[in-house]
Amino acid sequence: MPELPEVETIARGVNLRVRGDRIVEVWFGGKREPFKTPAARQAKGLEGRSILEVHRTGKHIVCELGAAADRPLDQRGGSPLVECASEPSAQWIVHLGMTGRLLVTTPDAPVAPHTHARVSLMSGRELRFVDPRRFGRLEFRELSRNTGFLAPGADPLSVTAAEFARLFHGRRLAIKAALLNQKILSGVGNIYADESLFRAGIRPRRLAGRLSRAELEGLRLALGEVLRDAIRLGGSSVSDYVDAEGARGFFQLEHCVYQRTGLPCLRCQTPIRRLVLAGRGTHYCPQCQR
DNA sequence: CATTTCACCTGGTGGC
DNA sequence: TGCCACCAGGTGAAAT
Repeated sequence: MPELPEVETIARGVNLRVRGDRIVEVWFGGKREPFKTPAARQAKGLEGRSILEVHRTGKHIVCELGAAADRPLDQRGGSPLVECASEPSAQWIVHLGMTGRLLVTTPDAPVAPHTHARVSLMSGRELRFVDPRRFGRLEFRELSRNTGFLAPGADPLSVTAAEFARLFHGRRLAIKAALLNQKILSGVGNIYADESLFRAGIRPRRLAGRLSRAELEGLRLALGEVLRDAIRLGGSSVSDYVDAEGARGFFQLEHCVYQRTGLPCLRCQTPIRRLVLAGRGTHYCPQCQR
């Protein structure tokens, strides 16, 4: 479901509402566990910890966690503000899969179907993970035993022209498939792959390694623009995406090709075509994209 | 090794 | 109304 702009919107919203708060209790439900870390170990690790900051890397939401309240941290007499400046000692990593939501609610808000995690906070708020298709994943990691989590690929918002060109050099797969590969770039999914290729005027089936330097640079700039525009509009709500408060995004109104099969291209009126590439529905304008 | 296909899940939609 | 096929924002394991 959510790609970079949606995950960024959710992470910002959650950060605004829970930063500096403390986890009191954690509940995990559901038959099979959509968890990378077993639920019991995850709950034990989370309970009592402060939330220092929530941010995004790739399509992952990372909650930076401080020490648990009953540990010797208090001996330093640290106020919450001091604590926020301290180093994180653990992380809670949320991947939303296709249909995952991370919501900040009040404890008495109706519990949606497919709610797999409820995290109650000292402020009285609650953080909820809801995911009908259960493709999402929750992971807890101690930073004493692991390094901080970093998405495997380059960040599409800050990648340089030289690095972008190097990432696709010599690759014999379709450029659309390459854009979707999270080990190359982290954060691009089906919507923004199609939309950026349209804006760059490149056909999705072109081989990545055959694109000219100029085409690659055009694609890098188009991708950055699309992602930034989408973040500005709170992401794309195609069916059920909502932010941390349950509000929909508006970038779906700006889509030029995604899910517009048969409709006239907004630039040249040619009907938009659909094909399946890398197992994903792929939309493009046969006239504008070469 | 690089690339492609498919299984993993539930729910919504549109055709008959 | 019911049934069925198909579609969906993602990802890693298995196959090629």
